[in-house]
Amino acid sequence: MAEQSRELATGMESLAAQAFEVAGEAFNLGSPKQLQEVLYDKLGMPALRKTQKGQRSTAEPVLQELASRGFDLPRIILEHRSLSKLKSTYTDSLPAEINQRTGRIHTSYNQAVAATGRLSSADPNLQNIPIRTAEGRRIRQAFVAPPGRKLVAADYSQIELRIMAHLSGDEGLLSAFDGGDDIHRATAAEVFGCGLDAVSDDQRRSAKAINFGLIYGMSAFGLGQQLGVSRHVADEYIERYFDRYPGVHAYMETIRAQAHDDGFVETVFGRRLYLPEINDRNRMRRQAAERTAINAPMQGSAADIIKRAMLAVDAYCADPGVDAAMIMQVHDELVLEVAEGAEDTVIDGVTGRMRDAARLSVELVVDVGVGDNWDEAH
DNA sequence: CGCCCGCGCGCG
DNA sequence: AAAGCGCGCGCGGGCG
Repeated sequence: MAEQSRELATGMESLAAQAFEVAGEAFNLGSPKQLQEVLYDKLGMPALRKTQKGQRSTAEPVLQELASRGFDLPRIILEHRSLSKLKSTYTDSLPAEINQRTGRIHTSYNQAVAATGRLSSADPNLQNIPIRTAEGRRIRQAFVAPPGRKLVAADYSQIELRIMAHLSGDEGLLSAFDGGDDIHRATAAEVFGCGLDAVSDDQRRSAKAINFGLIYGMSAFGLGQQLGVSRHVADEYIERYFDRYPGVHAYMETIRAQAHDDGFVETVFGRRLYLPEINDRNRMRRQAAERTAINAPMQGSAADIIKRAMLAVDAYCADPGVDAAMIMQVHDELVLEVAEGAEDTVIDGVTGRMRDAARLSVELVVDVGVGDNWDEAH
């Protein structure tokens, strides 16, 4: 970690020097205020978005857009940000969290924080360890199994979409999961009207954004932004989607109506999330509550299911014949430390219990990996 | 100096 | 006017 911190620092210095060249002056790249002055006052770039408090935003999507318009500095700032995020949040901080007695990092899981029923992890948060970039994965590689043991990571595949299929009963979605299809590819084939084999990478990417967007209650505007297409085109995607999966459309309408009538929504197991602002006079608050109403049954049911799985897996690990321990939970993933040689048996035991944690009208599928470190186990 | 807020961004 | 759900944390900046 120390070596990585130094590498990140070197990268940040080089980017600061580049910023100096472009801007004609040195400034603190981490200071939004100074960055605003350089970008919008000194270099005269258009302020594309304001923050909640009326400041000219320097958030990632804004800088992305400026970079795509040919400005150099935003790209440098974005690179600097990602390095600085990794350094301050992870490589500088995590070593200080090592417990002197155990030689390990121990997190705390909060059971009564997240409104949807998820666990949250704090002091330190081990549910946001990087994975999406190569640089970030190097941090994940620092989470290692002790000698003679392996890490096993088991995660639910597309659990929220499967719950949507279950809750909506939509024929098309159910049969896509039954057939074991790549769900984003299947969605792309439906929305773009082609065969599964004819789906392009770009179409699959769009379909993935549509699938996630639906879970979050996203609008055509938001989808368009994300995909870099017009609102009109995004609208057509959504229309096609609901045309192909009418059960999903009906479910969205039903859950909205229920939320307005009852003031709460429920998970598959009947756990409630109350929505006090669902009938608010303020439209923005009302719409935010509607998005929560759409998302909460899926996110919340997934949380219920993995908690049930954790009880079963914990009981399994308590068996004296099983040399394994459940050490982390990351929303749809369980991480175990397992004795070398016992991997195959434990993987069977754990994935079986995760699969059986709930009986939905679609199968629950669990992907699993083994390795000497957390990155390898994926 | 400690505390709090807004912003920005890491993860699912 | 706003426009995607749920978290936790580091930083800059302002305050008492």
